[in-house]
Amino acid sequence: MEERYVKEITPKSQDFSRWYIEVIRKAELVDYAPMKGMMVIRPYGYAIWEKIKELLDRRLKETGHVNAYFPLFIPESFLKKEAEHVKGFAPQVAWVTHGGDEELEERLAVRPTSEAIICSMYAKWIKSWRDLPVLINQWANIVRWEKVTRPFLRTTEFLWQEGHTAHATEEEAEEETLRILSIYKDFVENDLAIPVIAGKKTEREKFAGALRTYSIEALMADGRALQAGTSHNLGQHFSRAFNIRYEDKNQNLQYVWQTSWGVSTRLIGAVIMVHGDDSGLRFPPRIAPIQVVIVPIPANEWKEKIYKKGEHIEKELKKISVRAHFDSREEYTPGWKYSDWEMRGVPLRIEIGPKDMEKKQVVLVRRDNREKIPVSQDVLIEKISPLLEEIQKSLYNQALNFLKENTHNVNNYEEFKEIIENKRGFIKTFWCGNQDCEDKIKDETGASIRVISMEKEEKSEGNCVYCGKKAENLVYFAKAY
RNA sequence: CGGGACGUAGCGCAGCCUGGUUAGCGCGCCUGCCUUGGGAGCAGGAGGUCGGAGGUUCAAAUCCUCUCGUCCCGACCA
Repeated sequence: MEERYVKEITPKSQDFSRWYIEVIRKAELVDYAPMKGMMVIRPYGYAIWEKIKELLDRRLKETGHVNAYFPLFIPESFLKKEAEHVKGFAPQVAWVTHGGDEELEERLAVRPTSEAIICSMYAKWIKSWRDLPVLINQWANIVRWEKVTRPFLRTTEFLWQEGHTAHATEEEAEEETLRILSIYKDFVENDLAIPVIAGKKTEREKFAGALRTYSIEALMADGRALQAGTSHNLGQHFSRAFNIRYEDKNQNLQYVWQTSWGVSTRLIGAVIMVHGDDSGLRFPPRIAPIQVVIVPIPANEWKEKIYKKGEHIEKELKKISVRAHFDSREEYTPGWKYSDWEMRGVPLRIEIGPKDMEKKQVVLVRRDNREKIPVSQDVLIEKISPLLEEIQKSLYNQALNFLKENTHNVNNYEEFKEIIENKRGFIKTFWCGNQDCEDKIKDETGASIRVISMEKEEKSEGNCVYCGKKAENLVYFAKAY
């Protein structure tokens, strides 16, 4: 039995929801704002978002996307132009009705997503085939009036990125949709160390106004799935509604083919729920706000030397772009600091005490497995980066094993119900494609189809887990956040 | 939005059922001394309009009504 060092939080294994709430507040990632469903992202939490932005933005720019910024408000008439879209979002829209004391002639929606306002601009900007493709992304805030909220996972206001592209052909739009899906998958798996299942959404689950929606789905430690990113092929639904046309090489007017796609601050919730343990957070090194914390263990005659050494190590690590922090606080004992930084998820700790000074070494302690590694001070700096990469991989592998262990191949409904009830996780099975079966399974078990698999399976045909009819869709079911 | 639970110091709670001086406790916080290899010790100190608004009463943290917020379980959504 592993000794439990951090005693301030409810163990994750004991009460997952409570653990989540306690850890995000004690680690100072967020605090509740005085309005329902709203949160303050505190500096330590916002640092994660900044890393996510930096790493994903780089990938988007590498693939030709550029950033822009569109207005927060959307005139009601614009929002109403695409019928399915407005129907999907109407219940969640916050409205501005007054400017000062004066009532507005037309209500303004606080954007629940920006298709409407962006498409209205694209209609002005796009005239010729030479203008295409348009590959614009924006980092923005969004408001959706939610009934049930949880910090990071579902809040009334949240931060995200939303890409909106326009293309000459349907093929190009589909290519873009899938390219983004693979960028998301690559980013989430490599930088956030979270393995995901990528696939297509069913009609029931797709984005309001999309032709097709794809998503990546991650499995949380409590066995529920979390949609971690979505990419939509909008077809010509919006270009027809907003009249976005270009003249092609043959001088024919054509409607553009569009995509939109996004990931949000919800990803932070995923990182917490996938990697966290009984002692608190465990951040993957690539996004950890602090990657290495240096804790001195002062003893009277050594104190000055130890502090100097600690500061020196911090400086050297920063030189090689390691996010290092020397914890010079004198009011806390080393043991207290260990627990504190473990709760806050710092991937690697360096301890320096009198015994280490005598041996000209330090002790490294990994957050992922708590392994203690004595290292000579001479070679310390060069050891750090490879070790951080190893921790990154180790966290990914732990999450991957969990995903594998909790993905159940099932082909009868009784077993399906039993697993959803007791074990949760993903259920991989066949579905006939009929929405009745999908609805009934949802009603009876609470599980929904997260995605239709895109893997090239040998066995591409089976029987629907619900009705038993011939089925071609291999799908992943789960209870979802 | 339905069902349940809860709101008392920064955090965790007791007090409420059965109304009655100055509302307690642990941790944290501040000052000083002393300590520091897994959440140290001693001494002193600060901190509360009991979520908010009404009402009942001579008197309300306590009883009643409304309201705001949080958590859990469902239905809806990133």
